[in-house]
Amino acid sequence: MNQMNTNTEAHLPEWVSKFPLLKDVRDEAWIKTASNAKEVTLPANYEVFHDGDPCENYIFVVEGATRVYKAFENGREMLLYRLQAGETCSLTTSILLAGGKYTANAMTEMETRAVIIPIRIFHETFDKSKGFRDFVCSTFGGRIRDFIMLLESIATRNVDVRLARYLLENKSQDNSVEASHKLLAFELGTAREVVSRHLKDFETKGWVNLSRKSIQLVNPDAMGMLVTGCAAS
Amino acid sequence: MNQMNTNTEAHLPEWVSKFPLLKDVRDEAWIKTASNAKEVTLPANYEVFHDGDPCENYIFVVEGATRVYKAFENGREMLLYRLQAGETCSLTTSILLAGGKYTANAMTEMETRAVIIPIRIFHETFDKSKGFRDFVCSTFGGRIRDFIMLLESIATRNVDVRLARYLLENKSQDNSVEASHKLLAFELGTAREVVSRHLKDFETKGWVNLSRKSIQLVNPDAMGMLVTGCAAS
DNA sequence: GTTTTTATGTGATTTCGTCACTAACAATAA
DNA sequence: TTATTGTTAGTGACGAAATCACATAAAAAC
Repeated sequence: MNQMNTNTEAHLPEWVSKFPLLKDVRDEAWIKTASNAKEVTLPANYEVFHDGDPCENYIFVVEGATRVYKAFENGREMLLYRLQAGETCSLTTSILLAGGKYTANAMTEMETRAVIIPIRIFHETFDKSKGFRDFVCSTFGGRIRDFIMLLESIATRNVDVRLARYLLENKSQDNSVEASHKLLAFELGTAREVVSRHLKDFETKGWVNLSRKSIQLVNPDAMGMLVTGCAAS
Repeated sequence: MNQMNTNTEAHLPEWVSKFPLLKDVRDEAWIKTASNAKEVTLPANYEVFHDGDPCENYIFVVEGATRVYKAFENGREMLLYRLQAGETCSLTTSILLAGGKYTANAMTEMETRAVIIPIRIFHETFDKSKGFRDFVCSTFGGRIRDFIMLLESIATRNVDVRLARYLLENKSQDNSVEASHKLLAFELGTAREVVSRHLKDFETKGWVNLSRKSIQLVNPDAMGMLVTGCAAS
């Protein structure tokens, strides 16, 4: 059909390398779409989309981080998931595949580089390129599992366990977590006061030292016991 | 490519008519898959799949009803969604597209007729038939929205409102709902005692009459006011 | 008719979410 | 430097909900 060499990466832009499942896709439709895709750089705290907006583009996040969250009527916000380098937005995908408007919000947490594909091109490429289609379906399908886990963490409400787990999973090399209580509450889908109280409780138990926007873990083992359910009071 | 007439429904089995988005799909791949698909009839209270099971078939529900729910460690169960005639299972789809095992349970609520397609045939047909692919993606994509709504109903916990809404939406012609408190709790993702107390409260207010496994609505208007937030004490 | 199962009622207790503050700290302007 | 303003954290009070531990009642099975 054409004489172009298909075993070189020269035809694909650099950002594709961030998406392992797409790296080896070499069909014509995908190469064309990828080559023509528009790259945008969004500043930190930029509203990418808002509840009720129509959806106009498929989004590859190349660099940075964006949070996708639902704002409830009562003012609370709940993190649905966080988009990081090498990920795509499931909510966007669902709308492109099934129609409708956005039912949540998205905001960059830092400067974020993304590649966008207009809805029409998305559909064309989805039909023509099996590689792109497999990528979209695979990344999208995995998100249902995440939603069920999120449901579970909300429904079985033991904030102390979830907080301990979060701290252990997000501690830096020096066993500290730099975050405000407000941010932690947002991450865990609970209220700021609840986080404050549990942290105070952890401090009383000698597990952490608290200071402004910083939590120093001094007994991660005890916290691990709480997480795994191995009877730590 | 072939001389077969493509404007007759004679080649498609009857059950396809339950799926509006598939009714007009006439490509060869889909006709072959649909014609060879196996139809099964499951008794009531039959466990269709269980948390941890591998996924072996795509499922069309032709007749009946099946609940898909998550069982948490603490013994509580939460309804994720209910499969009814003309629907397909999103969790199954997600596993077929993205891999993995089931992360929830499914059980028939009544005798249920279903058509199943083995995983290999599913993938073949998904690649070859645009019509089938559009159907799968469209039904699947819509479920994310449902999950977000479910999240919202759990996170903003006003069980009285949700209970009233449920009763209004599910009442029969004679304004009654035949269901146990346990079932209602399951539907609403709350605890049985909470439902009992709210129903008792509704009865005290003169909104309902309670008897075993039956709730007679005597003042649906007041309950509607509660649901819409128009200040009913 | 008795036993067993299922459905419902209720009090006590704990955890959470919300409200209404206060206090501590940081950044900036005057 | 001081004053102002905004952000972060601490805390008591209260209500809603979840859980536990029962008691009671109706239906179903024997």
